[in-house]
Amino acid sequence: MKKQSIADILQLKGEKQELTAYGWVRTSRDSKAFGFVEMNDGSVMSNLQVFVDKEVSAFKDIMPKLTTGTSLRVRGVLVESPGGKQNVELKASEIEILGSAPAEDYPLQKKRHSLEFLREIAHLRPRTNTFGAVTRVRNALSFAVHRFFQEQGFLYINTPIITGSDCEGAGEMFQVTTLPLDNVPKSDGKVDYSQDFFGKQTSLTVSGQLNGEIFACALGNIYTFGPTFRAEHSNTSRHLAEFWMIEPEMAFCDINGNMDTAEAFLKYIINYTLKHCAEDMDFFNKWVDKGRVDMLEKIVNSTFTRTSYTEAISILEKAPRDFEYPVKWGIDLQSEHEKYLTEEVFNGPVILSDYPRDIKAFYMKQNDDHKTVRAMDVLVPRIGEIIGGSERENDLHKLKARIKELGLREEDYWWYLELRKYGSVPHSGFGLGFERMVQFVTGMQNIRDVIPFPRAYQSADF
RNA sequence: UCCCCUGUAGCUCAGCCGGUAGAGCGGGUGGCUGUUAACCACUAGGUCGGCAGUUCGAGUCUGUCCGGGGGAGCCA
Repeated sequence: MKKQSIADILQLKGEKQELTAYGWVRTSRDSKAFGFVEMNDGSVMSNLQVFVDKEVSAFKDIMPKLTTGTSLRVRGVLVESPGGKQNVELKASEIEILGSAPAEDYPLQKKRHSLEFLREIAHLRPRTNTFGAVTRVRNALSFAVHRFFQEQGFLYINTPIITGSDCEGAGEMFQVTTLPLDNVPKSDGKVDYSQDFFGKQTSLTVSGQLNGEIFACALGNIYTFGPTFRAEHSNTSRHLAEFWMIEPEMAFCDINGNMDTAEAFLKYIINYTLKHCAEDMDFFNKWVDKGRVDMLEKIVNSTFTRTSYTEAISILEKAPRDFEYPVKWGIDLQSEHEKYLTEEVFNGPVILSDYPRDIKAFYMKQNDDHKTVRAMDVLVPRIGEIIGGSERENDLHKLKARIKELGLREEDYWWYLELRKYGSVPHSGFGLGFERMVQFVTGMQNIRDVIPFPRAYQSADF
């Protein structure tokens, strides 16, 4: 017989069927002649209430041992529950303790803990309601990402984690080396990377985009979904040194198609999660951020506002309030500006496009005005920028000129340039930080609480 | 990297003008015949983050180091 999860069991009506449940004690209450144990196995937010009365053999001995955290196998009959808070309960006939959890020092109590405290016990925090819900929502979002792209005919490709190109330019990189750090081989005073594992200097990837373009320019529509590493000394609730990023890349697609995909994509994965994680989402709505579900539903049913960077600047200049960073055309938008636009002006997601070329990456397609590039950012309330993307420069000469202008070395980009030399096509793509998406959906304030094992500056425990 | 806040019992926190510590929860013990943030009674827990200084006397004031949080920058 297949082992039934608590999710399965709670679906059953109380038809007096005999079954066996497995899980960990969340809380127990007892009196002289009976006790209640609530157990959870992570399959759903809800606990299964187990009723233990004195008929159960060794009731007196076992009841005090059923402390929070104890793992159990309970055999019994599933019956309708007389109590008001659950439909069914398991009337135990046999309880086996699989692993005890001494109450004197088990860190998780049947009370709310601060997220900061839970971060210190990351090996136990998955056993809490909050992290169970985060984990299930993260899983649903992850599956929805694949499902959206698969339904749209995108191919999932794996771009390298170790990269030999130092031309990604999206942030500080972690170096990968097997050279002995206490005695680095040198030649002419410089590190001799020819003796390193790959025979050259290598790092962990900061983006799969450039590699993704290779496959888009052969197979049409592709996406990546993999780990990304940035060695920035960022210390915020929105940054990690190791995070997961989704990067679709589409051939024969301009910036408008790019925006269409980004908008449809966000709506799809939000909608999927609302539908498949209703109980978890209720939990976030109630305990983490009231109104979050309404806001998400509104987004699913809305049309994202689209406007240009130039227009956004003009709105900000007219704003009836002062910003810490003064607004003028040409500046990069600050968090405060993005939040003002999305939270106060448009009250929902907004897609800005056509940014000044000087504040954007070299590979973005240059507009005819010679001032702007076809970049687009999707801004959402609370988070700010959640998606950044662009139509890529597909004109070989313009791209070369831009590389030169920025003082980059053409030879570093030889293969990237050849995509434009041979059969170049208009193409576009964007990047979505997966953890920021999980934050946005759950309302969790700190990014370190939406990834199982956060890696950040000066922090890599567990 | 910069700015601000913070560190007191296992957890969450209070502690006023400087006079060597308190609550709730959790734990332990006992009680309770349908509980569900269970309830009632009793009880045990503390080099007040570390180091130095001011002072007759420091949880409280000063310096410094370490940890945590928030914001900024960088970005996803």
